[in-house]
Parts: sequence; structure tokens; C-alpha cells
Amino acid sequence: MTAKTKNTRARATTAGKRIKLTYQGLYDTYGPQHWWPGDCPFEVCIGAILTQSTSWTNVEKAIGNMKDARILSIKGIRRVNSRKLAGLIRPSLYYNVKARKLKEFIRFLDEQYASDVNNMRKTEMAELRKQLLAVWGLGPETVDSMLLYAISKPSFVVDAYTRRIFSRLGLSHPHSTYDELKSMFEASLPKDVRLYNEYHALIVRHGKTVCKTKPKCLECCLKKACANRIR
DNA sequence: GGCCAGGACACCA
DNA sequence: TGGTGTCATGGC
Repeated sequence: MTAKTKNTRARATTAGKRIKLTYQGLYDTYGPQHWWPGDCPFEVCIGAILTQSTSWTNVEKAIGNMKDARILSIKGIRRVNSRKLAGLIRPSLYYNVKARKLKEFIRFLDEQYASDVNNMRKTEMAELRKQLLAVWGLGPETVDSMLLYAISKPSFVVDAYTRRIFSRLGLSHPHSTYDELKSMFEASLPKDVRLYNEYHALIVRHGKTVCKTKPKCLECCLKKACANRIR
């Protein structure tokens, strides 16, 4: 083994330890988050699309509108015209685009999974991820959210908070790709759905509170929260 | 009135 | 391939 390889492995090991310790620090600070808010796997998938670049409070309003209109179902979304659907999800931002995304997702379920989200469980995760990424409007974060929170597959979700917090902690580069960050977490943690679920939820919780109030802090407040843990 | 929130796609150089 | 524009509400 070359010295360079040794250094690379040592850095990866250190990052892995810090990723685990950071989880413990977040969990101790905020406690369990009980994600994802959604009545069933299908609703979780719809929420994953609607929450793209949008706060969850706005998504709740959009989902509430869909429930009131009795279209929060595969049949309902298939039936309703795009214009009406866009009007109902208006609070979730970018409603015209998201109405199309919902329609595309329903078409995918109709064509590939006999109109049932639960049928996706039968497909091997990597293959399913590939299929979902091929659906127009579904990017990596949305797809991983669906895999993890809707059908309990161990796929780590990376979002803007993850990127921001972990680059401030010096564990990643601000310009790291989505897959680089995802691989870093998955290589550092056991493939555990509950752990991935809780970790992402805690990152969002932390990002929405402390890191939001101090957007320009170079020393992420997480360092302080975990000061006695991270070395 | 301005900024930002749990992205993704289209287009261009 | 990477950067930039577009989508376009609601709360603080």
C-alpha cells in the first residue's frame, strides 16, 4: 500500500468516525424526529415531490387541499386535470411544474407497478432507484426520500442542509456531488433504515434551527454542540 | 420589500 | 460538463 493510499484511507476513517459522532451529537441535542409525516407510502411519495425546494408547512397545505378535493390517490391524480391539480397544490410553490411531476409519477406507477407504490418493494433498490431517476421531475433527493421514507429501503438522503452542515464541519467539499456525499455517509454508517431515517431528519432539524439563524457562521454551531464528542 | 425554504430541468457556452 | 436561468408561494 502506498503512502498516498494510506493517507486517503486514514482520512476516510476519520470522516467516518466524525459522521457517527455527529449523529450522536444531533440525537442527544434534538431527540427522535419521527419522520416522515405522511399517512401512507403513497402520501410520502407525493410529499417528497411537493417538498422540492419548499418548506413542509406549504406542502401540508397543498396535501390538505388535495385531501379536501378527494384526489390524494393514484386514481384521483390520474383523473384530475393538470390545471385543477396545479390550483390545489398552489401553496407548495412551482405548482405548474409540480402538477406535471405528479402526473409523471402516477404514469410511472401505472405503467411499471400496477398502480401500487407497495409493488416497488419487490424491486432491488439500485434498479428501482435507476427507474425512479428516469422519471421526469424526480431527482436524486426526491428519489432517495421515496426509497427511504416510503418503502423503507436503506438509501441515504442528501439535501442542501447536509451539504451546508458537513462542508462547514470540514467533512466534505461545498462542491461535492450528490453521489459523493451519499457514498460518504453510506460508507461510514451501517445500512440501517432507521438510522438513515433519523439522521436525515436530524440534519434537517438542525439546519432549520441553528444553521438557519447563523447562515454566515464559518464554524458550524454543530461543532459547539458536539464539542466534547468530535475530535 | 427582501430573503429563503427538505430541487429539478432546460439551455447555453 | 458546469454555470445560470426558470419555476413563482408564503412566512418572517
